[in-house]
Amino acid sequence: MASSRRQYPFHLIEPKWQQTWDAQQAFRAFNPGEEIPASHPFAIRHGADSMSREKVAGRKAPAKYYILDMFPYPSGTGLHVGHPEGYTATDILARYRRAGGFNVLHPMGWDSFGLPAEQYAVKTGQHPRVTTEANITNFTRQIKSLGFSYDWSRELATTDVEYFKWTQWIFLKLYNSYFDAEKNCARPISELIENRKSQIYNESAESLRAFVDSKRLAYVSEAPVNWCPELGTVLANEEVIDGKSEVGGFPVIRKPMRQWMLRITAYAEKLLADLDTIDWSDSLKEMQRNWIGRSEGAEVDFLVAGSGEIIRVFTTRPDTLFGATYMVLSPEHKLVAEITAPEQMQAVEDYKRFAAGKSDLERTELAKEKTGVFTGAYAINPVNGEKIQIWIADYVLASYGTGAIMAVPAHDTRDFEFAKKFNLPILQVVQPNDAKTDWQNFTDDGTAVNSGFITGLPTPEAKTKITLWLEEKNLGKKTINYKLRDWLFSRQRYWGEPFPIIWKKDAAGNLYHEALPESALPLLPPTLEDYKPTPGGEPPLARAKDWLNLPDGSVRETNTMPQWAGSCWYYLRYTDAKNAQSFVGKDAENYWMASPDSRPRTPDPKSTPGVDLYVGGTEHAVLHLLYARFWHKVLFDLGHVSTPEPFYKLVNQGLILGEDGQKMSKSRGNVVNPDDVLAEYGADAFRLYEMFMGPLQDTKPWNTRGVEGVYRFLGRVWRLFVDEKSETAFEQAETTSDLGSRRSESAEDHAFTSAAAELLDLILLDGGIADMDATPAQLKALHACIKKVTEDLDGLRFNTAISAMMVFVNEAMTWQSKPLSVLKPFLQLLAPFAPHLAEELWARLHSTFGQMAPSLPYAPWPKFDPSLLFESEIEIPVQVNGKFRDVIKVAVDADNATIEVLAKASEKAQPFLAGKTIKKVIIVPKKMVNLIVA
RNA sequence: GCGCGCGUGGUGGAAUGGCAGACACGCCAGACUUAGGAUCUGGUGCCGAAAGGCGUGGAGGUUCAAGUCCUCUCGUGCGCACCA
Repeated sequence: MASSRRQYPFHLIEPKWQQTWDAQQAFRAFNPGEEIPASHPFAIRHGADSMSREKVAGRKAPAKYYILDMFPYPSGTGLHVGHPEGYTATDILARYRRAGGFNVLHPMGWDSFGLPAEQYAVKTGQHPRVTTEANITNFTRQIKSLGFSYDWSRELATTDVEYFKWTQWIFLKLYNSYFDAEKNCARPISELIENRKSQIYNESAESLRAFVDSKRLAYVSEAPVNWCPELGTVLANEEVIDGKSEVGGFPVIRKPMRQWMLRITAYAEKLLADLDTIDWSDSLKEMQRNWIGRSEGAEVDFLVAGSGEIIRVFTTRPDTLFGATYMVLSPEHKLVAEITAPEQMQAVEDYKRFAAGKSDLERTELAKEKTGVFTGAYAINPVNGEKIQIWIADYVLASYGTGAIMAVPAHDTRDFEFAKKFNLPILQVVQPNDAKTDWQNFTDDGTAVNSGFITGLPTPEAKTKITLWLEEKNLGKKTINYKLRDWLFSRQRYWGEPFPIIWKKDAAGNLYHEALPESALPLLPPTLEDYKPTPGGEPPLARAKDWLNLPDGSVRETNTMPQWAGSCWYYLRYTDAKNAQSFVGKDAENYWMASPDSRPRTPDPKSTPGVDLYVGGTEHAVLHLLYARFWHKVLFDLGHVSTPEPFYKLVNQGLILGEDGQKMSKSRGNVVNPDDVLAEYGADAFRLYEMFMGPLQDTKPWNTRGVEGVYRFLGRVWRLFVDEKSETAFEQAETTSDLGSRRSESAEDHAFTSAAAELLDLILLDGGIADMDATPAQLKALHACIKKVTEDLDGLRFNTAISAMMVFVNEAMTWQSKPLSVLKPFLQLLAPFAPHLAEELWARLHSTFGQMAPSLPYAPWPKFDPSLLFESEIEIPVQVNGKFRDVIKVAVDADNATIEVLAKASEKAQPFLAGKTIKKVIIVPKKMVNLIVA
């Protein structure tokens, strides 16, 4: 507890205003067609009918501003100081936009499916829902105590039945769609079936099903997956870091399993191209581009000598084809067994076992040393008919390209290392343009040599020419490859959305899947006693036999969806959170996601609005943000949403480190708990400090001393407004009550707040405050502050905006008389940052002067008047030979001749001018003057 | 290895190519005070008594003028990593 005196009674002020905002639903956002209570401050500013359908359709309704935080996973440990950093930034902007006349959508919710609650359930048997709800309650209390202006009427949790019903519904859309390569978009599966039926007459049901199932955006695959024994589930590639699980750091092994996949690769090109239309940081876009990993090249067919087999390779350097001196297949390549010579069979089998036994981690760690064996088979190089050896090696990945390569050791580092180790021939086919550079292991562009018909061509032309040649001879073709893999979408867990899928057997006894109808949604998970996987290794859902087995003999899918599913579309649900008929209403979605406003959009002025600003951590750079974009694009193709991109502008808030400059962690003991900071300094100081620390995007260390600094600033604001003597009286009265020692536990603590209000009434305004004309100096201080704060808010420069307010207050503290007309706009500037204190002083200011206080959050944002900042006389620096020497005062409109005369006469410049000739004078009007002497 | 970002006082950080260090922390001195870990006033990049000199990781360059632009280099953080 604070041992020093409070700077101001934030402990009474903050609960009071939080309760007021709650009571009047001050931050509720209104949808098109929604009736607005006449007493609501939004109605008072914009009119009760301002959101009528007619006005929205006619673009007469207030412009929308959708500002979103990445919703948190409600963990058992509660909020840490990193969470509120982004939340504070978005709250300040939400309040600023509200004051600017926008209809602001600023919601909050919970990404509440997830592993920790399930692991707790496995240990204790407590249903994850119970754990989750308790955690949500705690998070809600913490978030509300910070005074954020969320529209809580739109709160959602991904674990809500009414929410995941629609997550399942979207899954059905994916299941029942395919990607039409010609139209370059997703289409309903029914169209595919129609086409197929018109082309193939009398196809068997089994054959048609197999065809259709192979085209769905959600499909079943039998491929090897990342299995984590410790977590008892498979993981997506993105969730595996260096061969270990991202969560927990447990070993991950490759294991073939039947899994649900989402065909995100179909969208690789769109996901890549549309990055250019959105305003994200370059580094983030780059991460997504890297992840998608587009590379242009060619596929080339090599004939296996003495057999009819063809090995297809992918290369980005077809121009080096003449230098291909051997080939490598991945150990898993399907032709390995067929082509291997009898005498090499044993060695190849041994190597395959060796490679398969390696975990992903070992593969990465052992990457330094190349391994492989000769198959005994030869291929024919299609350009020159050379016979070259075929090897297998695990430096060639089965999962990329065709799983086979042509090796050009002269111009590829990996092939070079391999050839060196195994004494394979190295043939130069590219000449570096710089003659001094060694051609061995030269991988850049140069000029083709020893390359038949492309010899002499620069690399780019050589590529084009040889690719055309290959296409003519039907030996290969231009190809684009992506690193991006399809999204592994199933998990062997309990606490996730069940798949609305059942399994049946056809006449031949083969299993096939079928989707439940939409009317069967939501599909609830069964109640379990035990949340562990079954002894047979089946997912926990398989334990519920009566849920699992249906009367007609079919069986439910026992996998559940990954945590990412719920976060793929929550931003859409917020626009119409209570809709029971649809995942989101058309009008609401269209208004919040697609209605344009006048603010400039930087990458592309015509880019779609989407969420206007999305703030969250970098940890979601490739996972959530790529998945959500993918779902959004599918929904867009199918006509369910209005824009191709979900998030127009995205900002990653920087990490907050502990006071020791290390990442905060329990083990280091450097975790700062917001509850403690709030108890000692209040929410406003906490918010202000989080923003004052430095630029939002930067990583920066926490420093409690710094909190004290902004806390003192708020204390100065308080003392700028209140009468000191009355404050003493207030403090004495407070000591005799019990309110000094306790803090309101919740915004519903009415007894506390009404007693607090009574106490606060003892505080009077400073006698210097009056309804009087402001002096020019006062107006100038105010308008300089308005200008700076407004511009900085537009540029998300919260730290410098706060510093501008400090400058203003430091000056205002010296004023004897304080005009209302200056203090009120200042409070408006302060309000987004420190809303509780601003509200309290705003109310007091108006009541003291017998005025009705307009709602502060909806009071129009002050405009700065440039004429008030006009200076008739300015100081400009005088330089001699570029070095600063003196300052001269000149009229703002002084001509160059006058400036030159004054500069030459300036006192401190004299010693540097004495005895020298002035050769040149450079004058930048209103900026500086530079005297060049010999 | 590749890609991206960042290097400014004791600290967090400010600076459309034009007076480097706004604002804040810390520190020093003073005022008020029974007291100060409250508040207020002044000071505070480094060297120097001063005049002045030197200063934005380092080295070059462009410019009348560079923390800012260019080249190289070192350090650091993040991301990717046998992706053919």
